[in-house]
Amino acid sequence: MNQWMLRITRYAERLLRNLDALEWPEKVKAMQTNWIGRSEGAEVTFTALGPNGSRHPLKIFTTRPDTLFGATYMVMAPEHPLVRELTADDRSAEVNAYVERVKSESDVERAAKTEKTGVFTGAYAINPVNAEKIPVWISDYVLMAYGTGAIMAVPAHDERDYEFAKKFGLEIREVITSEAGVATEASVGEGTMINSGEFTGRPSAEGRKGIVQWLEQKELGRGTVNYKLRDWVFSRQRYWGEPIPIIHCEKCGPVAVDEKDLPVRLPDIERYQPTGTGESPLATIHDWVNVACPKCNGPAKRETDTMPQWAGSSWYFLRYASPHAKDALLSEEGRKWLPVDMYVGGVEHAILHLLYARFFTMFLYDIGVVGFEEPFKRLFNQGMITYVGKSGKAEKMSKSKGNVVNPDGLVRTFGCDSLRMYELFVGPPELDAEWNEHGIEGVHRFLKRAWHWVSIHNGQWSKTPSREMLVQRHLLLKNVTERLESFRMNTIVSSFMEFLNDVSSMNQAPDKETVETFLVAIAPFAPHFAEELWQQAGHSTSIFQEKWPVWDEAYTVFDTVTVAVQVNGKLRGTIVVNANAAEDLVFESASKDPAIARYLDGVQIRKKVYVKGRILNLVVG
RNA sequence: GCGAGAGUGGCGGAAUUGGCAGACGCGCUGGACUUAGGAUCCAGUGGGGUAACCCAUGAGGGUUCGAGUCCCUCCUUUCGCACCA
Repeated sequence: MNQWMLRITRYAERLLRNLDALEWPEKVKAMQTNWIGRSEGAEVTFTALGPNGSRHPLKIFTTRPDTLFGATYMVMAPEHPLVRELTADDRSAEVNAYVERVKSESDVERAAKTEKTGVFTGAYAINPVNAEKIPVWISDYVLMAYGTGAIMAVPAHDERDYEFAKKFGLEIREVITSEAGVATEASVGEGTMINSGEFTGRPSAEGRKGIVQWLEQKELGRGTVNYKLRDWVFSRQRYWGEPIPIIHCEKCGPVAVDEKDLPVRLPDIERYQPTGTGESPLATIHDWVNVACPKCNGPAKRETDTMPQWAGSSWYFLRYASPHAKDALLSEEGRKWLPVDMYVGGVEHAILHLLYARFFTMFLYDIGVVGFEEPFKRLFNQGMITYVGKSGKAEKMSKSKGNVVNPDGLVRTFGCDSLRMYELFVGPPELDAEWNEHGIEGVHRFLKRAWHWVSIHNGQWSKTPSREMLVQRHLLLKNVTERLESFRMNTIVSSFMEFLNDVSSMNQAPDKETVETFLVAIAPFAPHFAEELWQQAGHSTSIFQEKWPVWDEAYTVFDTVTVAVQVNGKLRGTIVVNANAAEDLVFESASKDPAIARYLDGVQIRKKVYVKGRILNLVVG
């Protein structure tokens, strides 16, 4: 089956390199790095000898060219195209049987195998560095999809080769020195090269480069970089997906649909189930499939494969910024909003969606459609709410697990503002949390008390608020704003509670601005609550039209501070001093405090450490 | 095996990033108001001790005047990758 693929591997290096500058969770960066799987090494050409004396170049990839002299056999993937040609007649029955067996196994079965298997092909290959003849085996521990699908096996310095060699009695030749040697297991670290011809005596890291140079001079190999990332199969044999805009012409072959005819739309059809023949359901819609070739106008057929679901999700966010642009993907106005400043989503998208979206954006950058390579500057992964279901342990909520909690009851009892704030209050948003509704009453009580506080002062505002009232207002706003920026939602809820505790214990009427600042600040967290009280305060426009208020630092720094006083690192008391007081004054004040003074009696003060406004530590002895 | 997190009261979690551990809330205890309390309000609440004090952030070391925070060695746990040569 012919399928369309996107050459994402072309972007492997950039997709990897750009990760550094992104403000993303390390975990996600690590997952993408791992998925791209860059490894530096060399491609080396061995010469395989066929049964009738034929010679075939057999390329391998290795990250350890410095161990080339330790290669004692080679292994090809069972699917390797040379297997047939290299297999000796007397080995073919066994080889074919092995190939068939591997073919019948699923990837999962193949990966789950614990013990190495393989068969000898009967063929030999010549090691280019020492002209030695070594046996060629096939085994499923070599994957056709990675590197060249064949390896040189260096059992002394590779764990997998070691296991294989032990099992099949193949030679293990040590070529890098190590403390432990290779008697019981492979030694995979660096060392000094031995048994390595002219390279003997060189440190392995350096010899690695030397051997690559040597191979390049002799045209037997070259330094190269390999990636685990593979090209992206972009075809689906389904109805629901964007049709791939290609027309197959008998004469011209595959021809791209003219830009003026884009996008190709799905035809309206009655049956969109899979055909069962492996062909797309679109293939049976003759009116749609049969078209004229854009090049020669001759009879031609549309491509009937469609794009995967990933396609749209790879660029939708660009379109969100300019949904009405007719002639361009992105309007001038839309450009102002992009790239996305903060992208919030589950960690399940760490690799596929986020890698594909980066790839699309990078491509669009290259063809000049967007002005940035990276779509999402910041990424935030929220945690999951888990709950104990049938399995008896906390799991992600899902219908199939039968552990879904319906919020309707809570909304009815406490209101959706309480529920919303409680969900934020449960814990840091990036962590998983086990659902438990015992705490919602606390949030509900807070909202009721806040409602009461605002209501009883409605219209009775103080015209001359006390400084402490203003301090509370500015402190609240500072806390909420800063914690919002750093996504510490649970502590924002605490800030509101602390504010209310403080202002209500003052027994003073607040000023109008303090109340309104409180309402505007809480509006994103308890929208109905805030809007209702806002209207009651006499506003005819929505609270959501308001600007986010600003705070004045003058009210969030204090003239006097409480300084903790330690003696030998142990807290012995606190004193209140002027925030700018010099160390001498603070010490003087501390030594007058009876709770502290008793520890200073009759001892010598060796050292004083004063951290301004925070702590005074006296070292005595 | 490799990689990234997490471990703090009875519970969820704070801690200005090296400076008063336990903010805020739940729960619990006592009290007030009440015919009543699964409402509301007030007070208390890490452990030990009559007390002065002592002990305490998974365990053990270290650095420092000072460590939940930094370093080393472990333990437990969650997630991701896993024959990638």
